[in-house]
This record gives sequence, structure tokens and C-alpha cells, in this order.
Amino acid sequence: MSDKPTTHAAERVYRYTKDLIIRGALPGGRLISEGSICDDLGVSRTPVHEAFLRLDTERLLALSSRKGAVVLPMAPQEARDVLEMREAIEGAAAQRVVDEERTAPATLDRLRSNLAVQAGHAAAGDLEAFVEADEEFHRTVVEASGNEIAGHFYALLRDRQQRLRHHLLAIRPDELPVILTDHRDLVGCLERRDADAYRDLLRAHVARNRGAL
Amino acid sequence: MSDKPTTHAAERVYRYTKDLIIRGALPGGRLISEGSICDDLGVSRTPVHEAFLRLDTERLLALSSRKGAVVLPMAPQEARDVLEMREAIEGAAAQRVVDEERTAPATLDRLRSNLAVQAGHAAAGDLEAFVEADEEFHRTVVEASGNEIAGHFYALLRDRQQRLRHHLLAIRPDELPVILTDHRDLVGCLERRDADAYRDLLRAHVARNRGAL
DNA sequence: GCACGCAACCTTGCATGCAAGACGTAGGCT
DNA sequence: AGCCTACGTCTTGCATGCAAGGTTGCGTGC
Repeated sequence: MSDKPTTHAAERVYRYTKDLIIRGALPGGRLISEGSICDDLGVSRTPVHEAFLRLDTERLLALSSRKGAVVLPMAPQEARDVLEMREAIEGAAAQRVVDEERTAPATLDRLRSNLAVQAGHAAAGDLEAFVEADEEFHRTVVEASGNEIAGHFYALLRDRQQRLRHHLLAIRPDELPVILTDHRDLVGCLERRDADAYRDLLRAHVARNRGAL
Repeated sequence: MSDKPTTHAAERVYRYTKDLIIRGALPGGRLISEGSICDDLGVSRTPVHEAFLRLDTERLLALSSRKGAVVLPMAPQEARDVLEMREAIEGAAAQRVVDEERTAPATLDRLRSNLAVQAGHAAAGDLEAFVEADEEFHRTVVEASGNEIAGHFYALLRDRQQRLRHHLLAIRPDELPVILTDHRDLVGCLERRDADAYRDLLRAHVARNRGAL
């Protein structure tokens, strides 16, 4: 293990534990203690404690004083909540992208090149790569709005959505063309500077996702 | 100081420091070290460190390793960003409140009684109490949606909005009636189950706020 | 006067030690 | 048998110590 701490221990612990939760290795309801993670990673309790605090604020862990931490189970309506927020935030972002004359062209360029990437992965049937490009597509729109708070929120949502996907495995290969078409149409809305149409289409697009979950 | 730690030290430090930032006692750009807060509150560095980490994830502080923490200044567009997110989240919440048959009546009752409180404070000219009722009004809508993620995000926005208000002091007493009328109309939209009208009105309502900032 | 380097000071990151709260259990008492 | 208490163990909360990285300012050489 010549693993030089190129990054802080607390950060490593945070990512490690979050990954365990998101991937489902630590199922919801499981009680874990700081000590168990210490043993896993060979660090002291301090960085583990910090990581746990962070996961607590992200509502992935529920800390309870002197008793331990329980992995928060996914609420029954979690998928709905997450998608609803995604829709709200991305819709607002699209509005802003449409309103801002200056940044719109660059954003459109980025989206169009992302569409090409998506098309490539769809044709190759590479589901995992497609999902990644899919996420990047939507993230691009949010970040293009320039609203940093939106970007921050969206990142938090992404973690939860990933967790959902690991559990309720979704997206069948035959849905890829539909998704891709949706994305093309979304870009079309931005080109026409029609934020309302973007919102409507996004709602339908997200609803399709929900069906899959 | 018989101040028994009825609440954890880390929590006290968190609130204390966040309050300093929100109230503007610690202006944006100020460099602070953990030690200075330790001296203020008479605790060791550990809980202060934890509080700083939390403020860092909330983007109120920017930690930089072994250099200290700087109070993040408000971005020039911060007001716009915050209000835009408020609008997006509350709009989605209103949609859900309208859609849910069961919970709507109870929500409407709570909103109507809140309106009465607002009217009382407006008549008495108690600006501070009115602002508090105002915040509770909107929070009620968001929480009524039952979307916990929305509630979480909204709480984060509230901190930032409070900070903005402390800096760009807003809301003139003569605006109270207009705000109150807006709130009444918003409730009216929910009664008519018209989420789109709610959104439109909310946009205008928030825009008025923005003018004040 | 100016550039460079070194040293003292300041900061945080993390390990460790100790104390206190929460549970589970065994033992004694009724 | 049933209940209640006391203890042992597990957990975290926080204080403290140490090490390492960063910054500043002074002294030296030019």
C-alpha cells in the first residue's frame, strides 16, 4: 500500500463510505460505527468522524449520539422527490440559459457535441457510458445557468439518483433511442429559446425515467 | 456561565459562527482561524473544526488547508440565484400540494391562519414579526409537499436569504400590504388547485423581492 | 536598492486519551 | 417466576499533542 495520502484522509473516508452507501454495500437501516470504517481504511477515528458528519448533512447517514450511525434507508417516495427536484432545478436553469444571450451559443455547442457522444454510445450499446453522457448532458444545462447554488443542489441530487439506480436498476437498452430523441428535442427548445417548451418536455422526459424506477 | 452543554459543543459553535456570518459580523473575505473561535467560546479546536467543515459544505466558508478559512463573500448574483431556486422549489411544491387531495385541506388551513398572523403584524407595523411569518408561509408550502429534499434545500436557501437581507436591508413598511395581498392570492391559487397560476404569481412576488434587494 | 533564502510563527490534519451516555445482561431480591 | 439494579461493554464527544505545510519577514549577498 504505497498509497500516499495525495488527498486528505477525511476526504478519502468520505468518498469510500459514500460509495458503500450509494452502491448498496451498506444497505439502508444498517448500523455502522466509526470504528468499523477505521479498521477498513487504517485511519484514526477523527477523519472518519468528519466524514460521518458530512454524510449526515447529506441525509445519507443518520447519526445518533453515542449509539452509532444508521444508513438512512431510501424513502418510498425518494425517487419521486429526487426527480421532482431535478425537474424544478433544471427547468429554472433552462430558463436562464434561454434568457442569457451571451452564454447560450457556447452552451449549445457543448450540448450538441454531447449529443454526438450519446449517439455513439447508444449505437455501440454501451449502456454505462450512455448513462454517464446522459448525466453530463443535464449537468451541462444546470451549470450553464451560472447559478452555483443550483449546481450544488444538483450534485447532491446526483448522488441520490445514483443510489436509486443501483437499487431499482433501470434503463433498458431499447429505451436509449427514446432518451436520445428527448435530449435532441431539449436542445431544440434551447435553440428556439423556448424555456416553457423545455420545461414541458423535461417533465415528460423525467416521467419516463420515473416509470423505469 | 452555568451554561450546561445542553446541546453539543460542535452544534453551538456551528450556530454561533453561522450567525456571525449571516449577520455580517464576519464580512465576506475575512480570514478566520479555528483558534479565534476557540477563544470566543472556550472550547477546543475539535468542535470548531467540525463546525467549519459544515459551513464549508454550505458554501458559507471556504476552507483552505493549513491556511485558514475565509468567509465566502456574497457573489454579485447571489440574490438572483437564491430567489431563482426558491421560486423553482416552491413552485414544484405548490404543484404537488395541488395534486395531493388528502393533505391539501390541512395545508390550506395552516396557510389561512398564517395569513391572519401576517395581517396582524402588518397592522401593528411589526416588520420583524411580519418577515418571520412571511418565511413561515413559504416554508409551509414547501413542507406541505412532503418532499424532504425540497425542505432541506429550502432551509439552506433561507440562511443565504437571511444573510442577503442583513446586508441589503430591504422591505419597506409600505410594501407590507402588497406582500400580504400576494400571499392571499397565492393561497387562492391553491384553493382553485391552479399550480400554474401559483407559479406565475410566485414569479411576480419574488421579482418584487428582488427589486427590494 | 533589490532579489534570494532561511527561520520563526501560524495554520490545519490527524492520532490518541479520557470521560460520559446508551444498552445488554447477569445477578440478587421479592 | 418476575422485576429491578448494577456492571461491563460499546459507542461517541471532546481535549490535547504532534507533525507537516504555508506565510511572513528579516538578514545576507549582490
